Amino acid sequence: MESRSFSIQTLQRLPYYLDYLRKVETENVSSTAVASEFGLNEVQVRKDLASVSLQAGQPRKGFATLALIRDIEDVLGYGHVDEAVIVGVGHLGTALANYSGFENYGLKIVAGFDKRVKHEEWLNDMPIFPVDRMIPIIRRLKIRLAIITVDAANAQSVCDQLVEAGTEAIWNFAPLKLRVSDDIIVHNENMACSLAVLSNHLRK
Amino acid sequence: MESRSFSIQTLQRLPYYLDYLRKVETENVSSTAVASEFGLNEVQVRKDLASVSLQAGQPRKGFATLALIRDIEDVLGYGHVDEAVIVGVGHLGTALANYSGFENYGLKIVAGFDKRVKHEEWLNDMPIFPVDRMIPIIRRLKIRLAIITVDAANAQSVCDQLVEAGTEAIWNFAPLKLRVSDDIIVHNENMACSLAVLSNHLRK
DNA sequence: ACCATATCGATATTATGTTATCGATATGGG
DNA sequence: CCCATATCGATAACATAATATCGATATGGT
Repeated sequence: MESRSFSIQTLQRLPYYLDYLRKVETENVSSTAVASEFGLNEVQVRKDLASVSLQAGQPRKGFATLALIRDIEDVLGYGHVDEAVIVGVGHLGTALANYSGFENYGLKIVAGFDKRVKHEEWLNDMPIFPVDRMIPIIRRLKIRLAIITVDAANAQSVCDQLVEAGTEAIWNFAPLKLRVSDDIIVHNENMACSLAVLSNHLRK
Repeated sequence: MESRSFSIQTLQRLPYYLDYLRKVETENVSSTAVASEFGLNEVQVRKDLASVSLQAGQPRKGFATLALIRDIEDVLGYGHVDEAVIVGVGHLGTALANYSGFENYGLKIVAGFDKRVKHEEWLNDMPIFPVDRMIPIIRRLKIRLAIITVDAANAQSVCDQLVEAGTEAIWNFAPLKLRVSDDIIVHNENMACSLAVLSNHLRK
């Protein structure tokens, strides 16, 4: 398998492009059009599209819309659905579990774990288990992606258990920086970080 | 007022530093210590700290912990509380509204708006108003920061109304890129973008 | 009192990401 | 049939951020 690689920034722009491409109804799409839709630089978009597209763009026409959609979906892994679990089924965990949009992104949340749960419960059609059953269940389901929505005090310990159970990627909503070995990828969705930028802006 | 400016990356690291500094009990803290706590580069941390600190660090000792805490809080605007509103009180909006942690970050959510609400309702001690009362209420309260948790279809229209009402910063959880004039700052907390990085990683 | 060293600030280097430029090419209009 | 032009790919210039290096300095240990 030829392993192309993409910058984080590019990867983060792809979902926007995909969204637009799915709406557009023309056979071809130009970098110019995409760029102006999102207020981005034309060259940047062209580089992004060229880097994911298997077939070259054509002068004066642009890229073939359908092929491009397929290529982006492929890079993002949509279509091949990943199964994930949520640890910490409080307000935020519930909100995420209920968020139906994830299936559009190739993500299916198949189970939840919560320390307050003593016996298996159900949230809509998703089972919630006690935390102490986490490791065996994740192992059995071969879960590779986990979402952490527990509080800061418990997040690191949960994270360690997830890694022990074989999880490869972690999406962390707890307000702290998780420490993991280099082969595990962690994405921190720390609200304090986002707020820092906005808050500092208002201070001026 | 001397208007120092900080890179977004630095601003996003500051909350982590702050968290650590508050826990530490020594009179001084070195960049080295902070860096090793978070697995960051020592020089990077030193540059960050030097850029926010009003007084210089001392060789062999580091920075004065308390002064540093104060300086970071100042840059982040904690202490001076900002009032914010939430538009879209669904699962996610409720989760955010209930999240008590924001007060630690100088953010107080004072009202919500939702299109399904016809007459004023209460969520704990926060009032929820119909969307059509949004503009006058935001004007009256002089709200500068708004959180958008409506669906993608309505987000741009909500955003336009917020700007019209005088909002200066927007924290957007809807999965699309909002178009605003340059003087408004938007932070997109697009789940699809975060997921893109993780998902691509698992594909390899 | 002096030396070893932790830490600092400053500067230089490297890496990454964005924007500008330019020649090539294919399409549509005169 | 040819020219004007939209778009491409490639390369170059620029911007920003991360890391490495180095001399200066103050502290603690001998």
